[in-house]
Amino acid sequence: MDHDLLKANFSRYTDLSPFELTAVCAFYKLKQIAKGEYLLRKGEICRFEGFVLKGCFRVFTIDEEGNERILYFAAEDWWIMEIDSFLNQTGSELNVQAIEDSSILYISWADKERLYREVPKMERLFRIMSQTAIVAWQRRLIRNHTMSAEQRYYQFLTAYPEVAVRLTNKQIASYLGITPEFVSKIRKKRLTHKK
Amino acid sequence: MDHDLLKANFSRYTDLSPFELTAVCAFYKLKQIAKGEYLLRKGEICRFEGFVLKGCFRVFTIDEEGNERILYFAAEDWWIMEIDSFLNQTGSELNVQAIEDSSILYISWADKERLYREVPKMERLFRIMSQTAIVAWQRRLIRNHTMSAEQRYYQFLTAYPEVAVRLTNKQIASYLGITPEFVSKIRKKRLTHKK
DNA sequence: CGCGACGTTGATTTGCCTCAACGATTGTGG
DNA sequence: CCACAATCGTTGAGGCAAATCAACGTCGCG
Repeated sequence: MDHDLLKANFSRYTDLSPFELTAVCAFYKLKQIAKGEYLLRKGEICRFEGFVLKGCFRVFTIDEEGNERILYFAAEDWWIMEIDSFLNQTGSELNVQAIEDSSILYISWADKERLYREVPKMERLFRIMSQTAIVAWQRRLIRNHTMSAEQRYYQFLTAYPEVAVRLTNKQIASYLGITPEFVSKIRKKRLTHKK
Repeated sequence: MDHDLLKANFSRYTDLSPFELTAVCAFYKLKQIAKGEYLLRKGEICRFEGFVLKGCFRVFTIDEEGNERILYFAAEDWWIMEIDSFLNQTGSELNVQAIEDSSILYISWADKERLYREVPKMERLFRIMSQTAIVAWQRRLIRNHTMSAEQRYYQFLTAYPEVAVRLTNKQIASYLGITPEFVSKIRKKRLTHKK
Protein backbone atom coordinates (compact mmCIF):
# COMPACT_ATOMS: atom_id res chain seq x y z
CA MET A 1 0.00 0.00 0.00
CA ASP A 2 1.27 3.43 -0.98
CA HIS A 3 0.53 5.05 2.35
CA ASP A 4 2.19 2.53 4.67
CA LEU A 5 5.44 4.46 4.91
CA LEU A 6 3.53 7.65 5.67
CA LYS A 7 1.48 5.93 8.36
CA ALA A 8 4.62 4.60 9.98
CA ASN A 9 6.11 8.07 9.89
CA PHE A 10 3.05 9.63 11.55
CA SER A 11 2.95 6.90 14.16
CA ARG A 12 6.45 7.80 15.23
CA TYR A 13 5.20 11.07 16.69
CA THR A 14 1.70 10.46 18.04
CA ASP A 15 -0.84 7.73 18.52
CA LEU A 16 -3.45 7.79 15.81
CA SER A 17 -6.15 5.16 15.53
CA PRO A 18 -6.21 3.05 12.36
CA PHE A 19 -9.32 5.00 11.46
CA GLU A 20 -7.62 8.35 11.93
CA LEU A 21 -4.55 7.22 10.05
CA THR A 22 -6.62 6.24 7.06
CA ALA A 23 -8.57 9.49 7.17
CA VAL A 24 -5.40 11.52 7.35
CA CYS A 25 -3.68 9.62 4.56
CA ALA A 26 -6.64 10.27 2.27
CA PHE A 27 -5.49 13.88 2.14
CA TYR A 28 -2.17 12.93 0.57
CA LYS A 29 -1.96 12.29 -3.15
CA LEU A 30 0.63 10.38 -5.11
CA LYS A 31 2.90 12.04 -7.64
CA GLN A 32 5.79 10.80 -9.78
CA ILE A 33 8.76 13.06 -10.45
CA ALA A 34 11.43 12.20 -13.00
CA LYS A 35 15.11 12.70 -12.24
CA GLY A 36 16.10 16.30 -12.83
CA GLU A 37 12.59 17.73 -12.53
CA TYR A 38 11.89 20.58 -10.14
CA LEU A 39 9.22 20.42 -7.47
CA LEU A 40 9.80 24.07 -6.63
CA ARG A 41 11.90 26.93 -7.93
CA LYS A 42 13.10 30.03 -6.14
CA GLY A 43 10.49 32.76 -6.25
CA GLU A 44 7.53 30.44 -6.72
CA ILE A 45 5.02 30.00 -3.95
CA CYS A 46 5.26 26.55 -2.38
CA ARG A 47 1.79 25.02 -2.69
CA PHE A 48 2.48 21.59 -1.25
CA GLU A 49 4.04 19.66 1.56
CA GLY A 50 5.63 16.45 0.33
CA PHE A 51 6.65 13.13 1.82
CA VAL A 52 9.17 11.05 -0.11
CA LEU A 53 8.13 7.47 -0.86
CA LYS A 54 10.88 6.66 -3.33
CA GLY A 55 13.89 8.43 -4.78
CA CYS A 56 15.78 11.44 -3.52
CA PHE A 57 15.63 15.24 -3.68
CA ARG A 58 18.02 18.08 -3.12
CA VAL A 59 16.89 21.32 -1.49
CA PHE A 60 19.23 24.17 -2.32
CA THR A 61 19.74 27.92 -2.64
CA ILE A 62 21.24 29.86 -5.51
CA ASP A 63 23.04 33.08 -4.60
CA GLU A 64 23.49 36.14 -6.83
CA GLU A 65 26.66 34.71 -8.42
CA GLY A 66 24.78 31.54 -9.34
CA ASN A 67 26.47 29.33 -6.76
CA GLU A 68 24.34 26.49 -5.48
CA ARG A 69 24.34 25.45 -1.82
CA ILE A 70 22.56 22.26 -0.87
CA LEU A 71 20.68 22.73 2.38
CA TYR A 72 19.59 19.12 2.72
CA PHE A 73 18.71 15.93 0.91
CA ALA A 74 15.35 14.20 1.24
CA ALA A 75 15.21 10.49 0.51
CA GLU A 76 12.59 7.88 1.46
CA ASP A 77 10.69 8.65 4.67
CA TRP A 78 11.71 12.32 4.69
CA TRP A 79 9.61 15.44 4.33
CA ILE A 80 10.21 18.11 1.74
CA MET A 81 8.70 21.48 2.39
CA GLU A 82 9.83 25.01 1.94
CA ILE A 83 8.40 25.85 5.31
CA ASP A 84 8.54 29.62 5.01
CA SER A 85 6.93 29.69 1.58
CA PHE A 86 4.28 27.11 2.47
CA LEU A 87 3.45 28.60 5.85
CA ASN A 88 3.09 32.16 4.67
CA GLN A 89 2.39 31.54 0.99
CA THR A 90 5.25 33.84 0.00
CA GLY A 91 7.96 33.48 -2.64
CA SER A 92 10.32 30.62 -1.98
CA GLU A 93 14.01 31.13 -1.18
CA LEU A 94 14.78 27.52 -2.03
CA ASN A 95 14.75 25.14 -4.98
CA VAL A 96 13.69 21.51 -4.77
CA GLN A 97 14.84 19.14 -7.48
CA ALA A 98 14.62 15.35 -7.87
CA ILE A 99 18.06 13.77 -8.19
CA GLU A 100 16.55 10.34 -8.88
CA ASP A 101 13.27 9.17 -10.39
CA SER A 102 11.04 9.69 -7.39
CA SER A 103 7.54 9.48 -6.04
CA ILE A 104 6.01 11.53 -3.26
CA LEU A 105 2.80 11.94 -1.36
CA TYR A 106 1.78 15.56 -1.24
CA ILE A 107 -0.89 17.79 0.25
CA SER A 108 -1.96 21.25 -0.84
CA TRP A 109 -1.98 24.25 1.45
CA ALA A 110 -5.78 24.41 1.62
CA ASP A 111 -6.05 20.69 2.33
CA LYS A 112 -3.42 20.96 5.03
CA GLU A 113 -5.45 23.62 6.78
CA ARG A 114 -8.55 21.42 6.43
CA LEU A 115 -6.58 18.51 7.84
CA TYR A 116 -5.55 20.55 10.88
CA ARG A 117 -9.19 21.51 11.40
CA GLU A 118 -10.64 18.03 10.97
CA VAL A 119 -7.92 16.15 12.85
CA PRO A 120 -6.62 18.50 15.54
CA LYS A 121 -4.07 15.92 16.64
CA MET A 122 -2.16 16.79 13.50
CA GLU A 123 -1.25 20.15 15.00
CA ARG A 124 0.40 18.31 17.84
CA LEU A 125 2.07 15.87 15.47
CA PHE A 126 3.60 18.59 13.34
CA ARG A 127 4.49 20.62 16.42
CA ILE A 128 6.54 17.71 17.75
CA MET A 129 7.97 16.97 14.32
CA SER A 130 9.02 20.60 13.94
CA GLN A 131 10.61 20.78 17.36
CA THR A 132 12.54 17.61 16.60
CA ALA A 133 13.73 19.25 13.39
CA ILE A 134 14.94 22.33 15.29
CA VAL A 135 17.13 20.11 17.45
CA ALA A 136 18.64 18.55 14.32
CA TRP A 137 19.42 21.97 12.81
CA GLN A 138 21.00 23.15 16.06
CA ARG A 139 23.21 20.10 16.20
CA ARG A 140 24.27 20.53 12.61
CA LEU A 141 25.25 24.12 13.28
CA ILE A 142 27.34 23.09 16.25
CA ARG A 143 29.05 20.42 14.17
CA ASN A 144 29.91 23.06 11.59
CA HIS A 145 31.53 25.16 14.30
CA THR A 146 33.44 22.38 16.03
CA MET A 147 34.40 19.82 13.42
CA SER A 148 36.88 20.02 10.54
CA ALA A 149 35.82 19.40 6.95
CA GLU A 150 37.25 15.90 7.15
CA GLN A 151 35.35 15.09 10.35
CA ARG A 152 32.11 16.42 8.92
CA TYR A 153 32.58 14.36 5.79
CA TYR A 154 32.92 11.10 7.68
CA GLN A 155 30.23 12.09 10.16
CA PHE A 156 27.84 12.47 7.23
CA LEU A 157 28.88 9.15 5.67
CA THR A 158 28.33 7.26 8.90
CA ALA A 159 25.11 9.07 9.84
CA TYR A 160 23.48 8.53 6.43
CA PRO A 161 25.38 5.70 4.74
CA GLU A 162 22.51 4.55 2.55
CA VAL A 163 21.82 8.06 1.25
CA ALA A 164 25.47 9.05 0.85
CA VAL A 165 26.23 6.30 -1.65
CA ARG A 166 23.53 7.65 -3.95
CA LEU A 167 25.04 11.14 -4.06
CA THR A 168 27.91 12.56 -6.07
CA ASN A 169 30.91 13.94 -4.23
CA LYS A 170 30.02 17.34 -5.58
CA GLN A 171 26.62 17.15 -3.93
CA ILE A 172 28.08 16.03 -0.62
CA ALA A 173 30.64 18.82 -0.81
CA SER A 174 27.92 21.38 -1.41
CA TYR A 175 25.93 20.05 1.56
CA LEU A 176 28.97 20.21 3.83
CA GLY A 177 29.96 23.67 2.64
CA ILE A 178 33.33 22.65 1.19
CA THR A 179 34.74 22.33 -2.33
CA PRO A 180 34.56 19.12 -4.38
CA GLU A 181 38.34 19.26 -4.76
CA PHE A 182 38.78 19.14 -1.04
CA VAL A 183 36.44 16.17 -0.70
CA SER A 184 38.60 14.44 -3.27
CA LYS A 185 41.70 15.13 -1.17
CA ILE A 186 40.00 13.86 1.98
CA ARG A 187 39.13 10.60 0.26
CA LYS A 188 42.62 10.19 -1.16
CA LYS A 189 44.11 10.51 2.30
CA ARG A 190 42.20 7.51 3.60
CA LEU A 191 42.79 5.42 0.47
CA THR A 192 46.56 5.75 0.59
CA HIS A 193 46.92 5.60 4.36
CA LYS A 194 44.72 2.66 5.19
CA LYS A 195 43.57 -0.33 3.14
CA MET B 1 1.64 43.94 33.94
CA ASP B 2 4.16 41.11 33.92
CA HIS B 3 2.44 39.10 31.23
CA ASP B 4 1.94 41.83 28.62
CA LEU B 5 5.09 40.96 26.70
CA LEU B 6 4.13 37.30 26.67
CA LYS B 7 0.62 38.11 25.46
CA ALA B 8 2.03 40.20 22.64
CA ASN B 9 4.35 37.35 21.72
CA PHE B 10 1.52 34.83 21.59
CA SER B 11 -0.66 37.18 19.58
CA ARG B 12 2.00 37.31 16.90
CA TYR B 13 1.24 33.70 15.94
CA THR B 14 -2.47 33.13 16.49
CA ASP B 15 -5.62 34.89 17.52
CA LEU B 16 -6.47 34.27 21.13
CA SER B 17 -9.35 35.99 22.87
CA PRO B 18 -8.48 38.20 25.85
CA PHE B 19 -10.04 35.49 27.97
CA GLU B 20 -7.88 32.77 26.47
CA LEU B 21 -4.77 34.91 26.75
CA THR B 22 -5.34 35.45 30.44
CA ALA B 23 -6.02 31.76 31.00
CA VAL B 24 -2.86 30.78 29.15
CA CYS B 25 -0.69 33.31 30.94
CA ALA B 26 -1.84 31.98 34.29
CA PHE B 27 0.27 28.91 33.57
CA TYR B 28 3.45 30.95 33.44
CA LYS B 29 5.22 31.91 36.64
CA LEU B 30 7.73 34.66 37.27
CA LYS B 31 11.31 33.96 38.27
CA GLN B 32 14.34 36.19 38.87
CA ILE B 33 17.79 34.99 37.85
CA ALA B 34 20.95 36.81 38.85
CA LYS B 35 23.78 37.41 36.40
CA GLY B 36 25.98 34.34 36.14
CA GLU B 37 23.36 31.88 37.44
CA TYR B 38 22.51 28.79 35.44
CA LEU B 39 18.97 27.93 34.42
CA LEU B 40 20.15 24.57 33.11
CA ARG B 41 23.37 22.59 32.99
CA LYS B 42 24.45 19.89 30.58
CA GLY B 43 23.17 16.50 31.72
CA GLU B 44 20.26 17.85 33.73
CA ILE B 45 16.72 17.29 32.54
CA CYS B 46 15.12 20.50 31.35
CA ARG B 47 11.96 20.91 33.41
CA PHE B 48 10.79 24.28 32.09
CA GLU B 49 10.13 26.37 29.06
CA GLY B 50 11.06 30.00 29.63
CA PHE B 51 10.20 33.35 28.12
CA VAL B 52 12.57 36.24 28.78
CA LEU B 53 10.99 39.39 30.24
CA LYS B 54 14.20 41.18 31.14
CA GLY B 55 17.90 40.52 30.83
CA CYS B 56 19.77 38.15 28.58
CA PHE B 57 20.87 34.51 28.47
CA ARG B 58 23.44 32.50 26.60
CA VAL B 59 22.70 28.96 25.45
CA PHE B 60 25.89 27.02 24.82
CA THR B 61 27.60 23.65 24.55
CA ILE B 62 30.81 22.48 26.18
CA ASP B 63 32.83 19.91 24.25
CA GLU B 64 35.19 17.32 25.72
CA GLU B 65 38.13 19.77 25.69
CA GLY B 66 36.07 22.28 27.66
CA ASN B 67 35.55 24.69 24.78
CA GLU B 68 32.33 26.63 24.93
CA ARG B 69 30.25 27.34 21.82
CA ILE B 70 27.36 29.75 22.11
CA LEU B 71 24.38 28.50 20.13
CA TYR B 72 22.23 31.57 20.65
CA PHE B 73 21.41 34.46 22.92
CA ALA B 74 17.97 35.04 24.38
CA ALA B 75 17.07 38.57 25.40
CA GLU B 76 13.69 40.18 26.01
CA ASP B 77 10.81 38.61 24.05
CA TRP B 78 12.75 35.44 23.26
CA TRP B 79 12.12 31.87 24.31
CA ILE B 80 14.69 29.73 26.06
CA MET B 81 14.16 26.03 25.94
CA GLU B 82 16.37 23.03 25.52
CA ILE B 83 13.81 21.52 23.18
CA ASP B 84 15.21 18.00 23.07
CA SER B 85 15.56 17.72 26.82
CA PHE B 86 12.17 19.31 27.54
CA LEU B 87 10.31 17.37 24.85
CA ASN B 88 11.68 13.96 25.76
CA GLN B 89 12.67 14.65 29.36
CA THR B 90 16.20 13.39 28.67
CA GLY B 91 19.58 14.77 29.73
CA SER B 92 20.35 18.16 28.23
CA GLU B 93 23.17 18.74 25.73
CA LEU B 94 23.11 22.46 26.41
CA ASN B 95 23.76 24.95 29.18
CA VAL B 96 21.69 28.05 29.82
CA GLN B 97 23.22 30.87 31.84
CA ALA B 98 22.09 34.42 32.61
CA ILE B 99 24.59 37.00 31.37
CA GLU B 100 22.64 39.83 32.99
CA ASP B 101 20.30 40.05 35.96
CA SER B 102 17.18 38.65 34.37
CA SER B 103 13.58 37.69 34.86
CA ILE B 104 11.61 35.07 33.01
CA LEU B 105 8.17 33.56 32.84
CA TYR B 106 8.38 29.78 32.92
CA ILE B 107 6.15 26.75 32.71
CA SER B 108 6.81 23.21 33.90
CA TRP B 109 6.61 20.17 31.68
CA ALA B 110 3.44 18.86 33.33
CA ASP B 111 1.76 22.26 33.13
CA LYS B 112 2.73 22.60 29.49
CA GLU B 113 1.00 19.30 28.71
CA ARG B 114 -2.04 20.50 30.66
CA LEU B 115 -1.96 23.75 28.73
CA TYR B 116 -1.96 21.89 25.42
CA ARG B 117 -4.92 19.84 26.62
CA GLU B 118 -6.96 22.73 27.98
CA VAL B 119 -6.17 25.18 25.18
CA PRO B 120 -5.69 23.14 22.01
CA LYS B 121 -4.90 26.29 20.04
CA MET B 122 -1.54 26.27 21.81
CA GLU B 123 -0.50 23.26 19.78
CA ARG B 124 -1.05 25.28 16.66
CA LEU B 125 0.71 28.28 18.12
CA PHE B 126 3.81 26.35 19.05
CA ARG B 127 3.68 24.45 15.76
CA ILE B 128 3.86 27.73 13.85
CA MET B 129 6.45 29.14 16.22
CA SER B 130 8.59 26.05 15.76
CA GLN B 131 8.32 26.08 11.99
CA THR B 132 9.32 29.72 11.99
CA ALA B 133 12.32 28.80 14.09
CA ILE B 134 13.36 26.09 11.61
CA VAL B 135 13.45 28.69 8.85
CA ALA B 136 15.70 30.88 10.99
CA TRP B 137 18.11 28.01 11.66
CA GLN B 138 18.22 27.11 7.99
CA ARG B 139 19.05 30.69 7.04
CA ARG B 140 21.76 30.89 9.64
CA LEU B 141 23.34 27.71 8.31
CA ILE B 142 23.33 29.10 4.78
CA ARG B 143 24.91 32.33 6.00
CA ASN B 144 27.67 30.29 7.64
CA HIS B 145 28.35 28.58 4.34
CA THR B 146 28.24 31.66 2.12
CA MET B 147 29.50 34.61 4.16
CA SER B 148 32.98 35.42 5.48
CA ALA B 149 33.65 35.97 9.17
CA GLU B 150 33.65 39.71 8.62
CA GLN B 151 30.32 39.63 6.79
CA ARG B 152 28.74 37.48 9.47
CA TYR B 153 30.01 39.82 12.17
CA TYR B 154 28.39 42.88 10.62
CA GLN B 155 25.29 40.93 9.67
CA PHE B 156 24.84 40.05 13.34
CA LEU B 157 25.43 43.63 14.49
CA THR B 158 22.87 45.02 12.09
CA ALA B 159 20.32 42.24 12.66
CA TYR B 160 20.45 42.51 16.46
CA PRO B 161 21.96 45.90 17.27
CA GLU B 162 20.31 46.29 20.65
CA VAL B 163 21.43 42.84 21.81
CA ALA B 164 24.93 43.04 20.33
CA VAL B 165 25.93 46.09 22.39
CA ARG B 166 25.23 44.15 25.58
CA LEU B 167 27.58 41.31 24.66
CA THR B 168 31.34 40.98 24.94
CA ASN B 169 33.35 40.46 21.77
CA LYS B 170 34.30 37.07 23.09
CA GLN B 171 30.63 36.07 23.28
CA ILE B 172 29.90 37.34 19.79
CA ALA B 173 32.95 35.47 18.47
CA SER B 174 31.77 32.26 20.08
CA TYR B 175 28.31 32.70 18.56
CA LEU B 176 29.76 33.32 15.11
CA GLY B 177 32.18 30.42 15.37
CA ILE B 178 35.33 32.53 15.11
CA THR B 179 38.10 33.53 17.52
CA PRO B 180 37.97 36.65 19.70
CA GLU B 181 41.31 37.70 18.22
CA PHE B 182 39.83 37.72 14.77
CA VAL B 183 36.86 39.79 15.87
CA SER B 184 39.35 42.27 17.23
CA LYS B 185 41.09 42.42 13.86
CA ILE B 186 37.79 42.88 12.02
CA ARG B 187 36.93 45.82 14.24
CA LYS B 188 40.37 47.37 13.85
CA LYS B 189 40.02 47.29 10.08
CA ARG B 190 36.90 49.45 10.13
CA LEU B 191 38.25 51.83 12.77
CA THR B 192 41.41 52.67 10.85
CA HIS B 193 39.90 52.64 7.37
CA LYS B 194 36.78 54.67 7.91
CA LYS B 195 35.90 57.34 10.50
C1' DC C 1 44.86 47.52 45.51
C1' DG C 2 45.66 43.41 43.11
C1' DC C 3 44.02 39.71 40.37
C1' DG C 4 41.81 37.57 36.63
C1' DA C 5 39.17 38.10 32.50
C1' DC C 6 38.94 40.82 28.42
C1' DG C 7 40.67 43.20 24.29
C1' DT C 8 44.53 44.25 21.17
C1' DT C 9 48.38 43.46 18.28
C1' DG C 10 51.90 41.00 15.71
C1' DA C 11 54.31 36.76 14.03
C1' DT C 12 53.56 32.43 12.40
C1' DT C 13 50.98 28.47 10.89
C1' DT C 14 47.35 25.89 8.69
C1' DG C 15 43.04 24.29 6.72
C1' DC C 16 40.79 24.96 2.93
C1' DC C 17 40.09 27.51 -1.52
C1' DT C 18 41.26 28.79 -6.28
C1' DC C 19 42.79 27.77 -10.60
C1' DA C 20 44.24 24.81 -14.08
C1' DA C 21 45.03 20.49 -16.36
C1' DC C 22 43.72 15.98 -17.28
C1' DG C 23 41.48 11.24 -16.87
C1' DA C 24 37.11 8.87 -15.98
C1' DT C 25 32.08 8.56 -16.33
C1' DT C 26 27.81 9.56 -17.81
C1' DG C 27 24.55 10.99 -20.89
C1' DT C 28 22.86 11.79 -25.55
C1' DG C 29 21.94 12.34 -30.39
C1' DG C 30 22.91 10.35 -34.77
C1' DC D 1 25.18 1.06 -30.31
C1' DC D 2 28.73 4.07 -30.94
C1' DA D 3 30.85 8.84 -30.79
C1' DC D 4 31.27 12.79 -28.74
C1' DA D 5 30.16 16.28 -25.35
C1' DA D 6 29.42 17.42 -20.87
C1' DT D 7 29.93 16.72 -16.32
C1' DC D 8 32.41 14.69 -12.61
C1' DG D 9 36.53 13.29 -10.03
C1' DT D 10 41.56 13.68 -9.27
C1' DT D 11 45.86 15.92 -8.69
C1' DG D 12 49.13 19.62 -7.99
C1' DA D 13 50.76 24.48 -7.32
C1' DG D 14 49.95 28.50 -5.14
C1' DG D 15 47.23 31.72 -2.27
C1' DC D 16 44.36 33.47 1.37
C1' DA D 17 41.26 33.67 5.40
C1' DA D 18 41.24 32.60 9.79
C1' DA D 19 43.50 29.98 13.71
C1' DT D 20 47.14 29.68 16.98
C1' DC D 21 50.40 31.39 20.09
C1' DA D 22 52.36 34.83 22.79
C1' DA D 23 52.90 39.32 24.83
C1' DC D 24 51.00 43.26 26.77
C1' DG D 25 47.66 47.04 28.17
C1' DT D 26 43.13 47.64 30.34
C1' DC D 27 39.23 47.23 32.87
C1' DG D 28 35.99 45.56 36.32
C1' DC D 29 35.51 43.54 40.61
C1' DG D 30 36.25 41.41 45.21
